[in-house]
Amino acid sequence: MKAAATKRKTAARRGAVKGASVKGGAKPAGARTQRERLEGKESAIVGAASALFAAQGFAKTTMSDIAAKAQVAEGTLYLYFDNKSALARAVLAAFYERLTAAAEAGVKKRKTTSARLEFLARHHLDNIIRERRLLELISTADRNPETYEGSDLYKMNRDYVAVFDGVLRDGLWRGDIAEDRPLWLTRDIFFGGLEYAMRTILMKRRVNGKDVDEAVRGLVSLLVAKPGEPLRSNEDGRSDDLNAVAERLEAATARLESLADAGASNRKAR
Amino acid sequence: MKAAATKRKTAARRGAVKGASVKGGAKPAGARTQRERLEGKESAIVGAASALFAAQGFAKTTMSDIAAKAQVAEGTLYLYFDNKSALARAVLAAFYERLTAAAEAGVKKRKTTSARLEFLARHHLDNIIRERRLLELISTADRNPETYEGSDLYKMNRDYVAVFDGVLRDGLWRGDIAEDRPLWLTRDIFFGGLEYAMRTILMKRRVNGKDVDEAVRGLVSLLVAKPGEPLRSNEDGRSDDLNAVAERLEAATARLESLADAGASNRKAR
DNA sequence: AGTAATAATGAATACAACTCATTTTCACGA
DNA sequence: TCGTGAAAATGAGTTGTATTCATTATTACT
Repeated sequence: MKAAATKRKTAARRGAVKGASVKGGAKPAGARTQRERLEGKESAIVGAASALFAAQGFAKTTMSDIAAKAQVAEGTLYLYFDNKSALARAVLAAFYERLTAAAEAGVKKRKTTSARLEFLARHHLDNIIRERRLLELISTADRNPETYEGSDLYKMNRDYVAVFDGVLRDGLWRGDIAEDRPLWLTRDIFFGGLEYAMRTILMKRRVNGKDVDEAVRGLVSLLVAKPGEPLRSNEDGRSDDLNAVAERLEAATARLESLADAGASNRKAR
Repeated sequence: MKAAATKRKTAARRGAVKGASVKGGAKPAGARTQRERLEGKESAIVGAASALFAAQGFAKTTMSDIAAKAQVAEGTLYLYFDNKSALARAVLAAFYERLTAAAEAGVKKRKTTSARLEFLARHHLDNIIRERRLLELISTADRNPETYEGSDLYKMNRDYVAVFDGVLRDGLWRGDIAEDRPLWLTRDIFFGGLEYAMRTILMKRRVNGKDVDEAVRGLVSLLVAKPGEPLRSNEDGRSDDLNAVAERLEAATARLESLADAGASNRKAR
């Protein structure tokens, strides 16, 4: 009985999304155009849902709204997604995907740690302000550890965050960032700070570019400033303290070299 | 017609919560015990809702669950609260109230800025971990600026945050904290960082005191450290790490020099 | 005790997510 | 080109839950 009740939807879903082999069918199916049509329909649904969620929020958007906008029947939605929250997760995943692509491109263009972080901060803040209602989908999605890990959403989120992590690790390596806290915490401060800043900024009726600037700069300068090493270092990018040590090293080396030379010439002269 | 349709619930509500004068009634009403009974019922409802939301989350808690737990009929809930989200807001407001009382007491006991901030951070983090599901109520509550300002929830949240603001302003005044960003941003970094840290900590199956410690200390030291003036510095203002390196360099140099000297004297002796 | 107003009730309503028996479309082979 | 069986799509029906409202119970006051 249970076996018989296996959802038909999985067939449609699998076929469309994963392109897995057809279940009972005799043919592996060339299904090229078919497949494309299905994928098209899936992204039409995600697109419609995305637009509606962004405009009205999760709670006020009904499945029949989405079906109407996507030009499919209500039942069809359930062939592609298990339920409303699964659809919300797909919308979020797509959102993260867009974010990640832009983030990677922007980082590649910039060379210094603080330029990269400022870019990431501004990019993130701009986007969560613009699509603020999509953020609320995150709390809608169940964060049940069991279910969450391994989900599409988790993967996409991970990829997005990886861009930040890469920048940060590189910054640590270069010595632009203090090592006195774990990376995860810095990441949480960064994204958490931006999300809360978004709320504050939105609370002031009109979104103000000035506020965004302040938030971005303030946050980045906080993270980049290395305790004991002021943010603005001298031209060769090293702090005064480090320079002092380097100078002492060079002086010592020079002394040794002069000794060695003396020894060598002595020996040679012999 | 419209006037006639004015909700009866407002009467109960007003009477219970605000103690406003009875509408058409002849007497202002001494209603002492009556009032108390109503307030008792209201807090029973909020308490039941709070427990259920905390245990199962907003979505999975039904109004009839709440009514059963509070020992009232379902309809009664609507005499006290307009709808489910209004009830959620009341629960949140009560949560903030508890948080605020403890926060104020704890701050009063501590004298230094960083001790106060550490206390606040740990207090906040502990509580949002313990009552994590109540946090999700925040996104449930509509943040519509019009409605939100002036709401009970807004007021309670404001009072809670004021404790942090007070500590921070005092710290600025004392010079314990850099002035290079607006207060609102520091506040957002603090609370946003803690909320995200909570998520990370919960993701690791078992909540670990070590992680909480790391988060609290890391966050506070970040905020308290004044750029250019490390939190922990020795008297000449250089970091311990750097000094250690310098010392090792000098020791090495000294060893080489003594060798060189020995060589030189050897040679000389010859 | 009588009574008018308030408070409480729970059966009825409304609405939205989700299901499933039926119909339509499609890919393929004769 | 047509026939066929499987995949895909449909939308009327089911289910569950928030919210309403006509009715009943309780209260404060005379």
